Amino acid sequence: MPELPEVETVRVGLARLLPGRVISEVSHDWPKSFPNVQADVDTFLLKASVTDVRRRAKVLFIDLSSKYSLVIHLKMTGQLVFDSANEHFGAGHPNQSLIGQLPDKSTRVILEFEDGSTLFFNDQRKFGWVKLLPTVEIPNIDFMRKVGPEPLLADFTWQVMRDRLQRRKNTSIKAALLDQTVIAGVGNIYADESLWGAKIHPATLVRSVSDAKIKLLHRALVDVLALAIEKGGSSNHTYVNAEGKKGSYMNFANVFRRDGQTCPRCGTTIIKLKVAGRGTHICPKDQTL
DNA sequence: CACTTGACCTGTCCGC
DNA sequence: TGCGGACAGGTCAAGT
Repeated sequence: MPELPEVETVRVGLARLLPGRVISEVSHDWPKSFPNVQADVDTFLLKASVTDVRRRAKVLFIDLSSKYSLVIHLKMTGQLVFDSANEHFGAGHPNQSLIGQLPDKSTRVILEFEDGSTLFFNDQRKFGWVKLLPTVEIPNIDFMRKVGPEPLLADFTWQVMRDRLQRRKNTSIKAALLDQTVIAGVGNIYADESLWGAKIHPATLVRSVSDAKIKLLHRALVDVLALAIEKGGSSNHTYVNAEGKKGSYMNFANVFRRDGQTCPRCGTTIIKLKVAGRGTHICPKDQTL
């Protein structure tokens, strides 16, 4: 599911909700969802309090007073939902959130806090994971050493984007955008949306994309990521924020999952194809090879 | 080395 | 309705 805007939305929510809370109990049902824990739970989780919640690309870090951090990847269907206490609204409550309905059959990890609140890690497809690492080790892990620049930071200029993309000059522009070592946080939705914005066919080889087009793509990508954060992310299926609520960016999407509908720019029917092994949505008039 | 293709899982949707 | 296959926001290990 979650790409940069969704993970950032979860981070903002958790950063407001978690700091200061003390972990009192940890449980997990699916070993791969919490692979490297074992005896470390007692030592580095229990009695530890949350000090900070950070994000890099699509990965979240929950820092603890024990000098360890929970490192979390939501992959396709992961959710982190916080339940403040014993406020069990039930399914029909008008807040339309998951709070009060958890845990359910896709709950993989539960963190309970001393004040009675709970953080649920839900993951229908079991691709996501939670790992426990010493906070100081995080900068040294493979992912952090290899991941590309954050596209919403001021130093991510169009020239930086051009130079990063050149690392994959013989592949399609879409595959390059999806490569986390090229640019951090872009996934299938925002790759399609930004390529539509710049009028670039997703299968275009990186080496044949002009500087002028890269400049347009840079603008489109930054704009679409910022808009998606403003809308609380995209909820196609399972994505919800830390309060269990859906994001509304899909109402503003131009092409993603809109095959059969018309291009907002020119009225041509949007089509779906496969590029870089992924479902890909384009306007066939605006985006040509 | 650069690049592409399965595999990891569960659930849903679509055609027969 | 039932059943098979394709597909779903992401990444790896393995293949070419």
